[in-house]
Amino acid sequence: MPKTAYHHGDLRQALVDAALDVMMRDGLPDFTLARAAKAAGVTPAAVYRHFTDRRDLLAEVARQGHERLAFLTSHAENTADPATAILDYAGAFSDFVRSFPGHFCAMSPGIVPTDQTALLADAVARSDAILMRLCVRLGEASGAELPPEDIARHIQVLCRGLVQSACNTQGDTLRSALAVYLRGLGLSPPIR
Amino acid sequence: MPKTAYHHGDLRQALVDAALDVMMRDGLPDFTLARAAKAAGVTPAAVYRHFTDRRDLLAEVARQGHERLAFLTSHAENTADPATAILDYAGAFSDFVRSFPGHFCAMSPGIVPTDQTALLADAVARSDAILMRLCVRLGEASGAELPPEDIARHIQVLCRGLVQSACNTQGDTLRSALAVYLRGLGLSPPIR
DNA sequence: TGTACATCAGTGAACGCGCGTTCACTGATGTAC
DNA sequence: TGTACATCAGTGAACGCGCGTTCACTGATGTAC
Repeated sequence: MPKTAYHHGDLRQALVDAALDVMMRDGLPDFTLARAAKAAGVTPAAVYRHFTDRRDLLAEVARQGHERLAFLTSHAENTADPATAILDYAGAFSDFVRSFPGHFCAMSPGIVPTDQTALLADAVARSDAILMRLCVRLGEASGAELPPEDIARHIQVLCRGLVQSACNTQGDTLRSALAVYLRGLGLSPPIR
Repeated sequence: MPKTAYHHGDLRQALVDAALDVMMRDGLPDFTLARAAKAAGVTPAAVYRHFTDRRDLLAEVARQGHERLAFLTSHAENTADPATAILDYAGAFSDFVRSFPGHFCAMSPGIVPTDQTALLADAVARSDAILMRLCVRLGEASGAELPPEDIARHIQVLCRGLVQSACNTQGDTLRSALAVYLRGLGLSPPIR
């Protein structure tokens, strides 16, 4: 990784990382292809060697986010008790947002169309499927009053919304909200 | 209201309405002072007769939204049973978003700083206070396991998130989610 | 090991665009006589 | 009722800016001999 390299080595990934930095620092509405390029120490035109588009860059940022989220939350599937598994999912989700706020920004609905890229669509489907499987188990355990799709949407909204708005609060808001919700489904709040 | 009027009559309000139209049609990220002016049939410069700023216009749009939301949800305070009152609140919230999607856009967190204008700050405080009072009652009725601030945030997140994501779904997602949540608080789901 | 060369990653200048904002202006309005 | 005038709401041209994108270029890299 020569410091003064003319050829960068892995500019593609460096641009993704730079985009994440810009989003984290300046916020999503101020994200700009030009700023991302500058943050990577490169001319805006250089971006077009690695991405077709501004949207293509954003799609890759979002894709990596969903990939990471899927990886982090997948461990919750190993938890036997369905309610505990959901709390584990929420914990992993919180960690994800805390650790990768830029990714979280890029994954906000309405930023990149889910089908912008085949790879992105795959990643989204895979990370959505994890929550869905957990919610199917939850539905079975609770007597299936609600379709698992609804439960999944409820939990997704709580995760996105609470994690976002709880930046300035202590981090257990999401856990306690979900505990109430799970009790409402007729599931005993787990250990502790 | 002469059609060919040079002096408009109430251009200030017409600009607010035009801004709402633009937000509804083009989405918030594509909202623009120039487009709002055009939608009002007026030159961009004319906006500055009535607002100091692009942000000032947005603040007024948001203010009127909070005013409307406060008016619509305030009726829920007349409902005796606290749990039913919350469901009434959610119903009014849904109606608000359905009827005034542009207002809902402008009220999204991060668009206009709450303290952009004294009038806006007032309106926000008033509409927040309504939900808070409902949640205090809810907390008392449920044995006050959770501080009402937390309950209020949970419900606010559910309202914002579910109403937003449920545009393409049937409208009762919010109601059923809240029913589960209220049951989790130990409150019997009301009538029906 | 050393030289000649093809590749192609990144440059820098340029483009057209729409933005928010300003300014001197103009002409419809309402008021005073 | 009719005229003269001050007001000020909206015009239209202009500004500087940063954006996304393009293009001919250049020069470091890796390969072939």
